[in-house]
Amino acid sequence: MSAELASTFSPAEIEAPLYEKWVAAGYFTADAQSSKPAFSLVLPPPNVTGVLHIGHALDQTLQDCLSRMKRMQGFEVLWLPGMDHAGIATQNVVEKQLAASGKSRHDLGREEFVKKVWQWKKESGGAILGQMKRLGASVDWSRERFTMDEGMSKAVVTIFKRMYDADLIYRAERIINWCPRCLTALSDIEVEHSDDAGELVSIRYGDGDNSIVVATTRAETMLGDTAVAVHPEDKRYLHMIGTTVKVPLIDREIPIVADEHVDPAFGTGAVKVTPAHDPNDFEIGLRHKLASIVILDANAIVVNTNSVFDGMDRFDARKAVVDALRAEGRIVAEKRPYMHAVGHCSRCDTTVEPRLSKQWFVKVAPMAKAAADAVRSGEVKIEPEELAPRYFEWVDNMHDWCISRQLWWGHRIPVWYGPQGEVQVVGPDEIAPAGWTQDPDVLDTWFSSGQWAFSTFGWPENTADLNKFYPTSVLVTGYDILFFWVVRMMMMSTFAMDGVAPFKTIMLHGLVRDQFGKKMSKSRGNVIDPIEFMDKYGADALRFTLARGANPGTDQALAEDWIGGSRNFATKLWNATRFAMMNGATVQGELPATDSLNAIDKWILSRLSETVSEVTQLLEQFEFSRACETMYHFAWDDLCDWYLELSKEAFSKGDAAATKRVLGYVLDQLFRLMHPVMPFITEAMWTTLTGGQTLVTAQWPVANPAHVDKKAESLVAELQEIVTEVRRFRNDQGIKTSLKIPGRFFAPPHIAQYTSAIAFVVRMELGDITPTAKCEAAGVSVEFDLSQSIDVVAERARLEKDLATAIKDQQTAEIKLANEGFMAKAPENVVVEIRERLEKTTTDIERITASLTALPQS
RNA sequence: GGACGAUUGGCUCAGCGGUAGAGCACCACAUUGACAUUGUGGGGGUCACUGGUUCGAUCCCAGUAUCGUCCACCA
Repeated sequence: MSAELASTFSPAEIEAPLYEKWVAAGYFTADAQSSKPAFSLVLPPPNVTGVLHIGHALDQTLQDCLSRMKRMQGFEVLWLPGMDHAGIATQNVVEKQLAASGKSRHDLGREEFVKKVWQWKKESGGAILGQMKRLGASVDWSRERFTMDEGMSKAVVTIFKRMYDADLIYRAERIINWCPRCLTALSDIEVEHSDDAGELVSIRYGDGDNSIVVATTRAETMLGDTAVAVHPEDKRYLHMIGTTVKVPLIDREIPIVADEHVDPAFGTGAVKVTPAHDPNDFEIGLRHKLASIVILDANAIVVNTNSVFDGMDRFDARKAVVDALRAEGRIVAEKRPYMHAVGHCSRCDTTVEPRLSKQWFVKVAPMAKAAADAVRSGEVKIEPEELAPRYFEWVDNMHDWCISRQLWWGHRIPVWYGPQGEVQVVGPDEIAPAGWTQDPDVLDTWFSSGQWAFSTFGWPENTADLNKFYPTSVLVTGYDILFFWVVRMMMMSTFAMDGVAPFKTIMLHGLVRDQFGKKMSKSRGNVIDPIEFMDKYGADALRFTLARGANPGTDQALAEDWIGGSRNFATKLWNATRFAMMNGATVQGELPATDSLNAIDKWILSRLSETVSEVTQLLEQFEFSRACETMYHFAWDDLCDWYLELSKEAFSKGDAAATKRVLGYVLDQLFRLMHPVMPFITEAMWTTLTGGQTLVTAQWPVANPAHVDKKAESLVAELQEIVTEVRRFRNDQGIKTSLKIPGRFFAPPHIAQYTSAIAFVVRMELGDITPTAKCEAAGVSVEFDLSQSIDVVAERARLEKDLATAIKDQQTAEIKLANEGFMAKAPENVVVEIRERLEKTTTDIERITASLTALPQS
């Protein structure tokens, strides 16, 4: 044995050099040597705020686990680096910097602002590159094509033109969600609804018989009212339909119209109509050809009303309008607080203002249908499938998608306008006519992000990568991003790639929460910084903790203690491996034929085989949590607690050639199996144990069904029972762990040959003795010669407790067997099992009773 | 208002039509032969509630309650 492991386990010393080695060798990028079918994974966009968000750490963890396993299985794996997309978060960071010095992007101008954002991005490097920098790796992202200024722009322009030509993109004047702080349009999904305490004010329009009461939460918009609507069959108002009524304060005559939209049961059954400032009212306005009067500007300041309210902020105006109405005695009722859903900007939380404006839209119906069909037909599978209804609910009811943003950081809309108002989309290889001007707006970030699944492969060129890796096998991401990103990718991809969906499987994991299951938030102070914990406990510990907590589709709690536990596990593995190697564990030579092995060796091979097939299957099904549990218990319980313990006697005698080889084999296979979830430590241990070049490209273990040996398993179960019983006896008797006590076994032959191994584990000195105490388990009686008399009281108490348990178990079994219905209908194997249980409990009761009577009187 | 999910030991969560599981926490003992980032032993749950199906329900069905998440243009 040439190399050996350090006596203490130090994650930092192992991880940093390995990280650099792997990156240099390209194990984080492409490995296209194999002719096997492609299995590729795509990465989500890095979180460009510069802080590695824990959600993304989970994405990366699970994707890396899968891709490592697949590569070891011989699949071709392409790891695509994070996309440098036009995220609004990036822009926000720079805007915040400006705000700190009292400026806005408008003070800077478009060109300077974009320059500043670029500068920031280059400095921060984004999350993934930042992480690599920290680890000292120099990275050459040869496959990074998806940048703002290069391939991505070409793809964006190309698809815009194709969609425009296919009548899927249009420009229209509509009510859109407008953020008065960001000064841009927002898509529906960028609006977050929350219940706010507002007010519901009932206002009387008109006078005397010719009056009608309307209720509103937005009194200020009455300045732009152009109608009052009632339900066409509402008897209370039938006589008023077609007449006019006067809007208070501004004295405008407006018609009373009948519209199905109005709910007669709500409020007074009459609703004021402000087509320019409410989406419903806009629709009503269209139906009844009403005028749209804009009374709020981009900053949500009241304008053009020729009233005292001009120049007021919308909220101030609301108050002032209500006060003025109250002064005129027109307020019929006021309800405050009135809880109702209000839209907020997802960037800055400002209350969104519905605004009439000219924007670019995607006609989503055909694309959304294709995206839905791909899942309905089974071409794409959503894991876990409980989340599929959410997907359908969304794609089946999607409104047209507003894609223009009045921002500067992003892909500029490739549309140019001529002097006479002509409109032309300028494709990637075209040039706009002289004198024309480009649309000042940029595209929604998800418009470009939606192209991730094909643009990254060089689309629109027909590249080799595109042919090979489209569609990809699995998309791993959090369910929170299903609508933002996944749906857009499904739509854009099916359109661009002739109806072929971008992935075979969409695997959605949950979000990481704090140890009490609460959402992490800065204000709550429960945010976990993965980098900090990687430094403290090692990347393996963090990764294993995340993988272990990842149940499909459900959130996971994460606490520092959990990570510490994983670190302890890594330490345990390290020490066990060190111990194994000190005792000569080896991978040299043929694995001995199972016939020649003792039952303990047979048993660990059997358990290994079962573990390998179980873990492989679980990982294939994205059951990370259960896969990790299985590995954990095999490694810690089976291997460390039992196999190594039961083999110690053989090692101490120096006669354990077969066991050394078996142990070497088991560790070799276990390291391969665990490599995806604990890559660094397994790599270090595996290369030291085997002398192999690197575990990254080693073969994935294959279960050996011939190793499964149920006889050996039940024998070892008996040995475990005996060991546990003796330990318990020692414990109850207060015998020091370090004290070797003389004793002997009375065991059937199949167990007798292992009594020396047991004796070593439980610290017994085997010999011919005069027994003063005994205990029994698994049909074996163990006698001891204790110099001092035993603690009869403790022993009696324990035996009585065991007796009670056995009697209770016996009764349950008897009741079942006496039940005619059970005997008639229960399956055979269940009946046999209960019979066996009855037998066992019966002998247990006899044995324990005998022991009890044999005890001296206390 | 819709959709989905959850309710299992102190905490976070698995599981399953056939005697309730894990990790952490807790109690006791022990520095022993790789490991105190340890070992050994132990305590602790009428599986939210009410009905139903079944020989048998924590598991399947129905209802109730509480909680969570997402979606939603009711003024």
